[in-house]
Amino acid sequence: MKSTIHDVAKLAGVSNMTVSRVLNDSTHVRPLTRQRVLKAIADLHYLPNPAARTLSSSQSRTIGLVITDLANPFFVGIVRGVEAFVRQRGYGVILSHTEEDLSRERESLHTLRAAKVDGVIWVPCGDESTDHASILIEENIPTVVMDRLMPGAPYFDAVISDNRAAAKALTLHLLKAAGTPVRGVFGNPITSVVQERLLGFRDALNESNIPWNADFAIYRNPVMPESPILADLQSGNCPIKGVLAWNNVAAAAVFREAIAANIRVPDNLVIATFGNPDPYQVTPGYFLLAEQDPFQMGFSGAQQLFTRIEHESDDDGSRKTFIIPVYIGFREHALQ
Amino acid sequence: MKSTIHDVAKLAGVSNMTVSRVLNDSTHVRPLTRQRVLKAIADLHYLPNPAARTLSSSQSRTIGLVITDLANPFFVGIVRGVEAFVRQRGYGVILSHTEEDLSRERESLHTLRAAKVDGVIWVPCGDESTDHASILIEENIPTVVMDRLMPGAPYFDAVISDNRAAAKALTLHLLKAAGTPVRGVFGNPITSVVQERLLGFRDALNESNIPWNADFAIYRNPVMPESPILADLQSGNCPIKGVLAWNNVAAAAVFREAIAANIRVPDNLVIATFGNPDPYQVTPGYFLLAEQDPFQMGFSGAQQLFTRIEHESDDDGSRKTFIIPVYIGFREHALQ
DNA sequence: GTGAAAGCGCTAACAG
DNA sequence: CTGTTAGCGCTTTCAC
Repeated sequence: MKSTIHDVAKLAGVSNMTVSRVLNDSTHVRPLTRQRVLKAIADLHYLPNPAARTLSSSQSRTIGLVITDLANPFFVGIVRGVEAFVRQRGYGVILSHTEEDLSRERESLHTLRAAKVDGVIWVPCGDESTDHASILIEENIPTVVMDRLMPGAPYFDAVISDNRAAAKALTLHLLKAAGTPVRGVFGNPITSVVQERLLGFRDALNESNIPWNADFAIYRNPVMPESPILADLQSGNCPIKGVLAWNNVAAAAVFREAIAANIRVPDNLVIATFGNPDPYQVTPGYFLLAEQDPFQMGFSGAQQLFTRIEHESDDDGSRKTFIIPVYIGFREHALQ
Repeated sequence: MKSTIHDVAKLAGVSNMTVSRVLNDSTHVRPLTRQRVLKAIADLHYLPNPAARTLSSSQSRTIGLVITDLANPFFVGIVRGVEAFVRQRGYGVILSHTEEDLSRERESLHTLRAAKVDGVIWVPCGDESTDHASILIEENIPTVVMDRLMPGAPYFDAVISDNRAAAKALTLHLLKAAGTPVRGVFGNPITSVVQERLLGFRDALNESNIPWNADFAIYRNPVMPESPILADLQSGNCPIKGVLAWNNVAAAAVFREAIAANIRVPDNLVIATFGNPDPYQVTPGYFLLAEQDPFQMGFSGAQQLFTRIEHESDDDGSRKTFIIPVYIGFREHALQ
């Protein structure tokens, strides 16, 4: 029932080490011996004890995935992408949920380090997450930073979207589709995503010869806005024609407000935002969308992580940043 | 940098065992000694090695969470609820994603057993999952079955919705709101959820003196329907007034089709379904909704699991099934 | 209340 | 190609 490597060895008539070699795919085993061992393994329904393996090898065949917000389907998409890649390599995923909280992030990273994860995929909380980089660096744990960049931390590979360029292109589309005035809703600018999208928004207005005005953008820190966004955006008596919402959640809030105010979307108000098609298209919406594919981002990130893990010895210190392209178009279905 | 229990012991001037006792909250340590040990732990930034702990104690301070579909926000809600409870107990969660695949489920369960998880929360793939129960039972791993029941497996605690009663009540509401005819869309009846909701649907028609007809319900196995549901439901020339969709994904599909066909929802077609308010209300929809709260289900399930884990010794073999109430009402926002 | 000794099940490092 | 010897860092068991 609960057999050990020793039981297998005895049954196969070899030593523990030979069994271990078979388990770890070492080629230094005679085919016939390997057969005998494999048969013993099958007969006993033997499964290696991961704790023992980790203790003696300091490797866990496990990676850590640090995510900020599981309630946001965008990040769940990343989780699915990572999981899909990692499982095909026979690795496990330890999921950590920080809820955008820096102290939880610190704790998560320490826990993962203690668990001897072989690598980490990390969506940092924001700029201050840089302080936590050392937790990973000290142990030389291969790491891929995801979606958000931290300032002054070029120690890690990264997978991000080209937020500035995409926000600019999206805003130009918005201007074309909606006319003026357009406004922007942004989150707390503690993440590179918000910062870059804001820059792109300004780039577009600039290129369109619309002089910048601080009123053009508002910032809403909490995920759920506490006061009406559309009203706060409105200044002067010319009704807003278009809104750039920095992410899916903000866009949803604007959409709800518009519906509540009997403003037809997109006829009388165009909402442009970033997101991805909901795989199940749970509910329809009408958005001008810069499509991100979080599943792909997660998958690519995991892929890059594994090339690091598998070639850890020949690490020359260089790091790559992968910029995932963004497709812009009208979408008649749900965003996510 | 990487200190062990021995380093702590040396620094505190005690033996390994005393440190271990402090770590495990044993009361058999003199307060003063405890102080010294705690200081040494802090000074060294000592973190216990989980692999060593697991190896020597056969306990991992970790639970397994087996989920069928991460792309469905309903199950993500469960994950969030479980995670929230478990982390406050200082435990970790190993997430397994089966994608409704029985062989992946088998594999997941074996992996969790090998990892010495202290408990499992399990959304089974369906009726045939009963075959996998032994994997957990053999090792006496406390387990809570979630959302779906397996036939002939009363070995586990369970957290489910009262699907039959809720489906009946929901259908009665639907009949009142929409009039006749109403139809039902169901999934593959390999899960208790589908079976029970179908029974509830029939109960309601029965009680309303509408003689049952096999055409009243159709079954769509894949998550995304391959052919138009509404067209397949339509029989005769009286247009359908209401649809009971067995879950959120099916409801979304029906909703999309209605919009595409210029059928106004809910004015000309009422869609009744099960779901829960999207925490971020990403996009609005108009449904007659039997509200489930997956976060609460996950949270409650974890709670029950921990009472088992903590009182494993005095297990009298009895098992509890928790039936989570369902609230029925019109919802003007997104379902999930 | 504290310590010494003996593993938990595996792999690293060396022999042969 | 295969085996032997030592641990990995903790907890268990039993002393005192």
